[in-house]
Amino acid sequence: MGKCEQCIVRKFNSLKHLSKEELLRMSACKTAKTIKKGEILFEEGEHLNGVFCIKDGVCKVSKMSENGRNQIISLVQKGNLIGERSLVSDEVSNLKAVALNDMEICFIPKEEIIRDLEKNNAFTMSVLKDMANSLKSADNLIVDMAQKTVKQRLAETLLYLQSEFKTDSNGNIAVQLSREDIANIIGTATESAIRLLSEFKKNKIIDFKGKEIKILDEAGLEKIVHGF
Amino acid sequence: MGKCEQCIVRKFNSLKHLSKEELLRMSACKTAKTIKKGEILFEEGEHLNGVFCIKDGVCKVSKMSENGRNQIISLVQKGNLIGERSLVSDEVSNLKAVALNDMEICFIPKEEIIRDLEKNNAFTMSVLKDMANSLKSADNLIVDMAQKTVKQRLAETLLYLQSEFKTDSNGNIAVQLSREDIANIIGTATESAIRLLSEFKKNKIIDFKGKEIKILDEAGLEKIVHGF
DNA sequence: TTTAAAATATGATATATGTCAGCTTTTCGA
DNA sequence: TCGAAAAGCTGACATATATCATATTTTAAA
Repeated sequence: MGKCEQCIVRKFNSLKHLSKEELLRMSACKTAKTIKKGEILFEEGEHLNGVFCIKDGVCKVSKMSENGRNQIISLVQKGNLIGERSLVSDEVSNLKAVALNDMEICFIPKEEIIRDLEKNNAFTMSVLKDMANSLKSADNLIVDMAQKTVKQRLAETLLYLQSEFKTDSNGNIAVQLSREDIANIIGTATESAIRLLSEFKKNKIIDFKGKEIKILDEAGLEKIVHGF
Repeated sequence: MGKCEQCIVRKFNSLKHLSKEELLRMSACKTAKTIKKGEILFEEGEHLNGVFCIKDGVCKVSKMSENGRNQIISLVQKGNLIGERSLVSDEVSNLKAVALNDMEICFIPKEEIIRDLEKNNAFTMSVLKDMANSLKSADNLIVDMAQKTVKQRLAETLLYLQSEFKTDSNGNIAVQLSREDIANIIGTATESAIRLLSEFKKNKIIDFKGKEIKILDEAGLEKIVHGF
């Protein structure tokens, strides 16, 4: 089993603040897992007994609305921790996480994290900062959802996806989402997302073949985001 | 000037975890202020040099969207702290706060809070828990904004306002909001909010005279929230 | 490879909501 | 107390988006 103290992924999240000693203890109690595309990391209402440290892959984090539609709240990729919120507030998860592609993750039991949070203030402060950033993003998303049109949100989402996941060797956005996933990110009907994607393609703002999407006119997308 | 260690308000927020000694130091450096209805606590883009502890009154916390409309993210009332997020992540505020009625607040300088966060782990953990709760609420709001109709959101907001602010001696919701504020909470045009309020009134679900709103049929509102 | 199921695409239509315009009522400062 | 400004209200209309129906393409399983 890999050792946390040698794991490069840790450098990218709050775990970087743990001491050598804490990392050794974590190594001893963590569980490494492979999660296949489409598999569930955790469900809404499930009690999380720890946090996940994502070594590779991407998952979508979503919540079911009462009308039966799924809203994707965020995409979380390698280097990040997931599950701290439920753990900190000691509640069942309000969100569901599903792998978008094959993932490598480490599961760190709750007791270990709580122990570190209580002993290591730098670690706690780092988690606090992460959460403050998440909260800021969430506030922005609330405003977008409430005030922007579906077209603006789609344009914004495409730009976000490219900046977050970069492009592959062909210039396509390096994450594969179904049309339904895209619709669930921007909070619209799948048909509406498809229609707007087609419109963007027709207007030479993007190009796509199946799930491979390429941004042709970044400035054009920016314009749409800002309402022109 | 009042003393923090004798202040009842402190019992309701994270400051309750501070030691006697920390409270004495805080007393010495805090500033008590009166903020009149309509006055601004802080602006979007402003650098906050501390946090506000609300002794009395309510403020609306909002963010301007690019299309020029204001979205109210939350209402914060007595007993709560405000401004921790910007302080923790050491950024300018992404939100604006305006007094909805006359307020009594204490301003606690940044250095003092940071010092306590770094020294007092129980305090940090408490702020972390608060932020985790805010994040959960924000997630729920994202889903509501993306997936619920304006009518559902209005019904939900009315129920929320009553549960958060209770009722006065006449049974009216004990917070006064303009129609525009209500519209800015649910993320719709003022006219739409007015129209739906009238509809609810016509259907005997609520009653109102000006800004005094009374819920007549709570179950009816619940039904609307859930999509019936 | 074949076939069924899922995903994608597009048109027609309904509807919720925004926008604009005009009017009335309330609020508030001089 | 008066008068202007703001807030509240309502109608007419425009439009973005959802919904439903159906066709086509892709994917995955047998």
